[in-house]
Amino acid sequence: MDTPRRPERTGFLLSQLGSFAAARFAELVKPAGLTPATAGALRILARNPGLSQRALADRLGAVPSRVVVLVDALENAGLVSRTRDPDDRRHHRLDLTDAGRAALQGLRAAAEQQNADILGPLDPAEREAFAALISRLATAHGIDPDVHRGFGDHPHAR
Amino acid sequence: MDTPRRPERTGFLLSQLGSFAAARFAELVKPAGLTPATAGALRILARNPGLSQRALADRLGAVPSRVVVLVDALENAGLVSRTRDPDDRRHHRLDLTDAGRAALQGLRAAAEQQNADILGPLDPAEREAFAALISRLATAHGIDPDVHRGFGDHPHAR
DNA sequence: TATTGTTATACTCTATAACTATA
DNA sequence: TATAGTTATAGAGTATAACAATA
Repeated sequence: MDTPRRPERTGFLLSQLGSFAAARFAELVKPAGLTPATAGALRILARNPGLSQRALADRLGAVPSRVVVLVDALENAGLVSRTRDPDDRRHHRLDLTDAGRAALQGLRAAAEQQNADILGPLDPAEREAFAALISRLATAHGIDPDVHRGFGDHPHAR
Repeated sequence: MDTPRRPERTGFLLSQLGSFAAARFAELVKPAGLTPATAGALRILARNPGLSQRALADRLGAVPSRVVVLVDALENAGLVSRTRDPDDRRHHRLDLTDAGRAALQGLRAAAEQQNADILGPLDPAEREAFAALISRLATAHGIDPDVHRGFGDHPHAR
C-alpha cells in the first residue's frame, strides 16, 4: 500500500493543489460578482476604512493603474464607494457600502466552503496537522495573507 | 505561543503557497530557457516518444493551437524535433533531442531544488508528513501529475 | 515640483475560428 | 468529408508611460 513516493514531487503537487484551490475559490465567489483579486481588495478595505488607492496599491503589491481597474469593478458592483478626501482632494477615500459588508460575509462563507471542498478527503486530525504545516510554511516564506497571488502573478508580472 | 488559528484560512494559504511554489519553479527552469508549460510538455514527450501534437494536446488538456506555440518554443530551443510521420503525413512525430534529454535532467534537479526551498522550514519528519498529506489530497482531487496547472489556468481558460 | 489617480498603450498567455495539407 | 496542424484574431489580465488635477 506504500506507493513509492518520489519526494521531489511535493513542490510540484503543491503548485497544482494550490491552483486547484484558487480555481475553486474563484468559482465560489463568482456568483457574487467577485474575483480572487477583487475579493482580496475588498478584505483589505474592510479592515482599513477610507484607505486611498495608492495605499491599497501598496498593500496589494500592485501598481496604481491596476487598482483603478479593481476599484472600478468593486464600485460598479456597488460594493465600494469612492469619495474625494476633503483634506487632500487628490486622494480618494475607499469605503465599503452596506452591500460590500454583506459581500464580505459571503466571502467568509466561500472560504469555509473552499476549505471543506479541499480538505474533505482528510479526517479531522489530518486536517489539523495539514493546517498547522501549511501555516508554518506560509509564515516562513513571508506570505502575506492579504495578497491573492493565486491569480495575478504571471511570469511577466513584476 | 498558539496563534489562534482560523481554520478557514487553510485553503487560502494553500493557494498562496502553491503560487509561490510555482513561481519558484519558474525561476529555476528559466535559465534553461523553459517555462512551467514547456517543461510539462517536455516531460510528457520524454515518456512518449513520437507523440503527435494532437495527442500531446489531449494529455495537456490544451487546444491544438496552444500546442503549436509550446512545440515551437521547444523546437526553437533545440530540445524537441518535429518530423512528419511517413505513415500519415498529417501527423508530426515529436521527439526529444539529446539536448532535450539533458534538459530533462535539469528539470529533475530543479524540482529537487524547489522542494528544498519550499520545505526547508520543516524538519524531516514534518516534511514526510506534509508530503504524504499533499499526495493524498492531490490523488483525491484527481490532479494529473503531468499537467502544469500553476500557470495556464486562467479564469477565461476553458 | 511632487503626488494621486486616470487613460493610453503594449505585452503575455491562451482561446476560437478560419485555413491548408493530407487522408 | 474528416483530421492534423497552422495562422489569424480576440480577449483577459496586468504592466509602463503619458497625462490631468491637486498640493
